[in-house]
Amino acid sequence: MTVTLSDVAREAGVSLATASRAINGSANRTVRPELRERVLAAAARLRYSPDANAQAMARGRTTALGLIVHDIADPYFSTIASGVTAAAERAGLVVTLASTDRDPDREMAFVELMQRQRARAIIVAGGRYDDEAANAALAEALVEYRSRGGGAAAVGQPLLGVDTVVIENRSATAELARQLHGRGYRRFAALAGPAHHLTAHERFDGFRGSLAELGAPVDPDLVVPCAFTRDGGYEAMEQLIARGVVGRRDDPSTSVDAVFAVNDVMAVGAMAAARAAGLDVPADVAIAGFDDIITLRDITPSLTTIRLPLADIGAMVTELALAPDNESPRLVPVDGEVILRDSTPPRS
Amino acid sequence: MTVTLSDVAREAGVSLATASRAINGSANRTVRPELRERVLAAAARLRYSPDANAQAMARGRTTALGLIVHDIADPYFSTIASGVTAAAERAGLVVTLASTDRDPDREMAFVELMQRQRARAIIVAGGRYDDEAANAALAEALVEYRSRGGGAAAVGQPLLGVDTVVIENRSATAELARQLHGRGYRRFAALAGPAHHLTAHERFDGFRGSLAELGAPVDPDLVVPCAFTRDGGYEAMEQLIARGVVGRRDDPSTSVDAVFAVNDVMAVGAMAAARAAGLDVPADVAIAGFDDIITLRDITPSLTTIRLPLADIGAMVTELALAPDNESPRLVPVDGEVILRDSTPPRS
DNA sequence: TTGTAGGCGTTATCAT
DNA sequence: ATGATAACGCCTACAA
Repeated sequence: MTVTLSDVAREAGVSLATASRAINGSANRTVRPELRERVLAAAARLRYSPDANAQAMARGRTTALGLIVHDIADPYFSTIASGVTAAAERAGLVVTLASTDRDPDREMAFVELMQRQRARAIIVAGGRYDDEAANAALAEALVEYRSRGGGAAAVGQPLLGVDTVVIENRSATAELARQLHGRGYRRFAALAGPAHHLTAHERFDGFRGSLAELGAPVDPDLVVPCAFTRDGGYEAMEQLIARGVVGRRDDPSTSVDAVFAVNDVMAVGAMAAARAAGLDVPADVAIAGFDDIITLRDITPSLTTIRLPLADIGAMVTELALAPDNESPRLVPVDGEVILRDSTPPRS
Repeated sequence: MTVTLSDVAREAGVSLATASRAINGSANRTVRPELRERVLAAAARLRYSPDANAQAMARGRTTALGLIVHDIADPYFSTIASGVTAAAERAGLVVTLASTDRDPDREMAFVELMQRQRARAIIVAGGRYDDEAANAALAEALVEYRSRGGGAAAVGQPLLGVDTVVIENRSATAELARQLHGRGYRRFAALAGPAHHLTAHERFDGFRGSLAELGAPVDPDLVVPCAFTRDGGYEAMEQLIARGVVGRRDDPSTSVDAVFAVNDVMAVGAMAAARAAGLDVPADVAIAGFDDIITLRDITPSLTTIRLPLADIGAMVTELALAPDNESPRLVPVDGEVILRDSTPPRS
């Protein structure tokens, strides 16, 4: 049914070997132009399409690159993914995508799957949870994978024992805190995200540490754990408002002048909650986020946040994953850039 | 170096065939439990990992599903992609992703690539351009692919000759127009998107048609072509404002009371332009979009738009692509749902 | 139930 | 420069 290289060879009146050489122009390209033409013509005539699987088997290497993200619908990950696909295309590789919804079992299963596919490398994108067992298991799976010749790299925290593009959450939020302090804010509340979410934790931690140094420590009572989502931010903010710590600026019982949410969508949720409560942002309360989600750049008031070069990060992690094997995991730090906007105006 | 099934067989003291049957539990699972155990144990001991490429070759079928999107970083496509990956996982398939940036050549190249990989099916997501040649070429490539046993499906316009989840842009915007008319709007302008962008065209066309029927035809002068992006919306709106057709409500020269942008990010850009010009939305001008981008649901004023079940669409198109071959391309229409919000309040 | 052997489509090592 | 011919790792009639 399907036309094989043998068919092409026969049609061109040459041997299988010659046909192979003519078509892929292998290492020692030793095939007379004339024959070469004949083979190519035959291939075209027969609409020959090389079987990548057969090639992979014969060559002993594939052209696949595995990419694991928590949720491809999340703009954070889809932007990284776009960087990865671009870099992969440049490298002549094909990206196999898995959206695991943060399920450790599915992550493991996908690594296993990529191992079977003999993929060239695996990229794990996205912050980890504070789950020793799960991280260790995944790390081990990656060690195994690498021991069999695959490449591996991650973006987020350097917890997997592989080359990692490390997102410098702490220093970024520390700088954000300094700049907000510089704009006159002193009494902060934080929408801190889920308890075991390391990225959330790091972001808040940098923020808190910096403020402590500046002599404006965050009151632990004003740190609200919540989901890493828009609704999480909304509910956490509602709670602060219900407790009366966030309210009208002229209300003496109000004790918070700025709220830091560990990501943009939470910040937006918080804004919505504030508005729903009849508060004005930033007049009554300032709000800052993290990520600088593109589609959110036009919200009103414009949101102070931290920008990460996500597409570049995708390209970088691809380079790492594809780089020749090396000893100690390389760590490539990436800084966020503080973007001050209208949601945190200088406070007078 | 790598351990093969033969190694496992030897280790277990059985034949290659038995090892194969024990491990993949093939069709007629005829292997004594005892032996089966021994093989599995040996496999585990040796850390055997089946070679998917070899299996694919021997079995004559792969487990790959190709997905082509215009831009994976775009929430529209990443949400569809999440639906596809979920459905593919259920079907035991692996998704190979290509983000082609609307480049016909890259689309063709990817189809070709998937052909070589002997992928089970190809999904083409995203509206087409009004480019006969490019569409015809892609359609032909897909015909070729299908003639070789692959499945194919698309989402958007039914122009590729394959099963398609057809986005009913026209009827959705027609309904939007009716509802806006019902809210009292009469003088519309439209940010129509790029000239040859079929999705943009359909959306505007449904809108215009409906208004014509209602006796409130859109003045051609108030239809502004522009890029399908936030900046496109911004600039087009700037232009309307500069021309004086959009302005303060109490300004008698203002002739537009509502602006329809063919997608949400353009609508947001338009809002930004209006604000930059000192106008109030919706007091001075109402604005509506299309897509109901999740991250935009909290903008102020909340945006009237049309919601598409993108993740479901991803799942549906996967079903289509995987369905047993059939004759005439099946077309599955999907309607958008009009969501009226604050950006287009009842006009008094 | 288990084993033997041929085949899947290429590549690559040898001679020639 | 070209052509046989082993691999590559697995599946699956077919035979035993």
